[in-house]
Amino acid sequence: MNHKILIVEDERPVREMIRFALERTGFEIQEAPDGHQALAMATDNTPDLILLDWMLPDLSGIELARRFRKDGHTQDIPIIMLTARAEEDDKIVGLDAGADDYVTKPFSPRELIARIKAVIRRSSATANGEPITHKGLSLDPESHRVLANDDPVEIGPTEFRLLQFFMAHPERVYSRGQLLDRVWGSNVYIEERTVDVHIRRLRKCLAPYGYDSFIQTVHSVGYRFSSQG
Amino acid sequence: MNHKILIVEDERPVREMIRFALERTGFEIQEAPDGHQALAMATDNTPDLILLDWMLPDLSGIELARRFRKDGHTQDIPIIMLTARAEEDDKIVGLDAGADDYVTKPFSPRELIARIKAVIRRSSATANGEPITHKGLSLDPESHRVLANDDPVEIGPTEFRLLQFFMAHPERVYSRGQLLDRVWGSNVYIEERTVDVHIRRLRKCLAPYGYDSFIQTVHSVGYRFSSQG
DNA sequence: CCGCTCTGTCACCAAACTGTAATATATTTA
DNA sequence: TAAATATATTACAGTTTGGTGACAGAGCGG
Repeated sequence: MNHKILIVEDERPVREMIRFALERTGFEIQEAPDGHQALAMATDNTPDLILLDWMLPDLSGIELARRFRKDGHTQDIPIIMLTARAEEDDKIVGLDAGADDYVTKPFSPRELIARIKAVIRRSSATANGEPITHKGLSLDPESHRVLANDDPVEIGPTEFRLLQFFMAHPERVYSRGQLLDRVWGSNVYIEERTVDVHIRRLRKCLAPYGYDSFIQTVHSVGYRFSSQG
Repeated sequence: MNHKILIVEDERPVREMIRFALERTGFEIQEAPDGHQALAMATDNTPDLILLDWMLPDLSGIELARRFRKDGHTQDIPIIMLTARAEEDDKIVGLDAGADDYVTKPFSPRELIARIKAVIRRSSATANGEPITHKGLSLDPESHRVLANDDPVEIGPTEFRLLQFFMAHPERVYSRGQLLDRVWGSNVYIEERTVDVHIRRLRKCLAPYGYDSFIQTVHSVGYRFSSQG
């Protein structure tokens, strides 16, 4: 175990509280009081996860998240946003900026730790090339294959990557722009509507097995993979 | 049993931790803190498996893996890469260099041991000259022969080696570059498309028995041996 | 030296994949 | 309900990728 977590939070008491809770759980902690120090620390000594406050003195948490996502070094580090506001809109913006989860203050240490563990589990699983399975639908990066109840699914390269991304980040909405960044790569110029077409193609591959219902549209926001109806 | 494992890792505590875990499981351990000692040890007292850290003081893990693959003595020793980075890209480069598996730090001893056993199981079959069989198709390294439901299959030398590699590593995609490294040997400069031609020849040999369907194309990725449809 | 097999390349064709635009449907909003 | 927005679906043309047969050189054994 022993994962490194970077806490980016300007209020010292909150920071210390979190540090205390996390160190007790066996995490290794780095702290940064503002965005610039956070950027420096993250590139210097790569953490396994970043806890990011929404409101910072210099950069906003969103802006900072965007920067982490742009840099190759920090691109794949999972980010959890901390925020006082509980509004849906903010949540959407936050997720759009590339956060993996979102915790609203005040939160219990127990909840925070649970979410951290969940996010780390997800991200380290994908990195290891482990097959990801959700309710009978499974994707194996190693053999580059998708199985629906053990039947091989015919699927093209882009659809494969799309599904892989979705299955690694289930139950989360992604905007089209977000998907283009994460699945296609961040410096491509592609029409956002193109995502729709690939979603369509992905659904078509999964439809014979009924798994197309896992790829869900969230109107005016984007798409989500969910194994819950 | 009692396999010899060479640990190549510069940080002493990590090395000792691994040694402790593996010796408890009944493996015999050799340690090397850097690339050059590793090369010397491996040629001196051939191990059955190499655990290779990604970051080493002198050579990079990738470079070292390449060298092992080049040397006739160490060419067929399975390699497991250890790495702190969780990025997909790194994984691809690592496998390209000829690693058989890939474990990201931090890992549990249990996981490491499981992977070691899996890799050894796969490779010791071929090393022992045991025939490998998949659903009626069997390859015997000893007699240098391929049997399809007990009928001898006409097959050329390169196609034999290709099939041998595939059958020893089933259900896993390999890029053309990886196949060139692992089947042809890593210091040849050969056109990647040449692999296609040999795949074609291999399929042609197997076609009369219907086994050509085991050699599968994964579009824009490479090829895979699979006994599943 | 000749005929044989094996190899790596190439050129050409077929198939698969991709992004876009046009059209049809659905959803929201005024 | 109609207009305005957003998404679904289809068709298509360009591009990339894979399949295949032919061929020339290398190596070998007779």
